[in-house]
Amino acid sequence: MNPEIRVRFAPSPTGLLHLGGVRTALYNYLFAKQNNGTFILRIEDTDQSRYVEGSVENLIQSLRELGIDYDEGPNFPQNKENLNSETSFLPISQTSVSKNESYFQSERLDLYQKHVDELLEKGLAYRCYCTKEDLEAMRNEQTQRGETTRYNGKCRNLNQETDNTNAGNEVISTKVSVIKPSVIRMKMPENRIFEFTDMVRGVIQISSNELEDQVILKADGFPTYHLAAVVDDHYMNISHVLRGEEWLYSTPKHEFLYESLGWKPPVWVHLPLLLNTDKTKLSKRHGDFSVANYLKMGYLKEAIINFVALLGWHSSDDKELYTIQELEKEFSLQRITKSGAVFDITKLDWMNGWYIRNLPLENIAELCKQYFEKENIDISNEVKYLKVINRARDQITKLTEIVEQAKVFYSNFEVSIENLEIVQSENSQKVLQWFIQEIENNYAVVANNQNPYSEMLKRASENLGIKGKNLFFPLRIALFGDCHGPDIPMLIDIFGIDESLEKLKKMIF
RNA sequence: GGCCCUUUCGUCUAGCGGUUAGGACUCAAGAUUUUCAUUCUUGCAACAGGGGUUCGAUUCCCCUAAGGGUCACCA
Repeated sequence: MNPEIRVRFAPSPTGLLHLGGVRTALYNYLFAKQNNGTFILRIEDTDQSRYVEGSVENLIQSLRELGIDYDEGPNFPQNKENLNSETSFLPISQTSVSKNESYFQSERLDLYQKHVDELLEKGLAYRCYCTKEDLEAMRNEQTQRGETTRYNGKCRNLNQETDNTNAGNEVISTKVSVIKPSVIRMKMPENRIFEFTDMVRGVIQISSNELEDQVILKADGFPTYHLAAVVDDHYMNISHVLRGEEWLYSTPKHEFLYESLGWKPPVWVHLPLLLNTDKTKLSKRHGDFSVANYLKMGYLKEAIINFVALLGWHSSDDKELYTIQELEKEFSLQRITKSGAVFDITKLDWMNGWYIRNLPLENIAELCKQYFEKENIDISNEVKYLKVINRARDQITKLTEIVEQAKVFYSNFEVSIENLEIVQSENSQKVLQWFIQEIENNYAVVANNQNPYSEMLKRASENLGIKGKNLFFPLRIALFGDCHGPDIPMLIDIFGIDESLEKLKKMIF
């Protein structure tokens, strides 16, 4: 392990893991892997009101299903009955510097409080007693005056009596025990230009005058993202922060926090945003982009990983098809793109189809089994099943389409009136009769021969003087139900002799 | 609106002063498969605009425009 490289994916449990999150997680994972570093999963559950039941499970499950394994983080509980208790997610790591500490921010409150106290003592943070109503009124005024809405610093120079035993709340009168709610804000310096380097975008300068005195500890005693992320990244020895570009503008706040606490900031890597087709930030409002949903729709993890990796990163050559192992080798921070990438599903579809066609047949066959079981289709004949899948995989872009393509091989099909007319024609009947006889007369030979059917078709053509579609359509309709489909030898091969004979005979009138 | 970021085919992108501006997806045409699908070949299609710098700008600088992000006791 390279202790110099430690990265994290730190989602908040407010919903299902979506493609944007996967991209962030994947880049972190790839960067860690290629440097022999450590990839950490941390759950940023500091907003109780936005917590969504089951989202932690979904996050972990989705990462696992995609093969994005983390080295440290909450362990997925074996006992499903304990799922409602967060504490059942025990840390997965035994080697972590933060060993035995939780990877849930909600369980690290003491740590945040400690550093809030430190900032308070240093005079770099202060209590703010403004109510939500106060703040709203203030913002309304600012908006009316055409100004940027920003905290006006009303409580900044209040006499800061401190009683740190009570989270964000100060006991203002011990006599009457009245607690006036407060939050803690960081005291941003005035007229200072913050300058930091982002690996993707280079040197960024932002004036402190553009930034407000950010709340770092809420009235409920929970930290805000800004404080929690900085504290955790420090204690977890995070070396590189790879996160979405939406965080770029608040990075100076984080830099200031690092400085105030006397810590060294990580290397910043802000990833370009994933965009909807209308170029807005990818969000659930525009459809369900969750991993769970894509998996359910029949997309392969290989395709999802490959596709998402290419949204914001590209190697110097023209290669586009990558296994996750190849990505581990070739990925580089230097080649991350600057501009946001529109998520275009047509390319994902193509890529998914490619993987369906090119992954080992056994893998695809295994993945497809569930769809047949759902339809109660008997696929116990393994040899036939593999042949069917091999044929049907060429036709589909998503696994869910497999049954639709394959069921003709397992159930009786209906023949349209037009097709029936074709089969009933005199020539067609001749063709079918000839084949039935030919196969029956040479049953043993046919059964033992690898693929006698192409040759048989030639002879049929010669003997009957029928060729082209007049020869092939009746056979294909009888075997497959339609003029268009697999070639005849393949069809007979898939069904086997007996079943093929049966189907041919059915069409004799 | 302030600030920050971004800008090459419809989409994802290569390009890091001199290229017929390349690839992939999509679309179209053709070939193969006597059909369908696959596969292969070919084609359509882009440097946001305007100024500089330079012998020479897609590439460097400035301005404009457009798009996005951000401006919460959300992350």
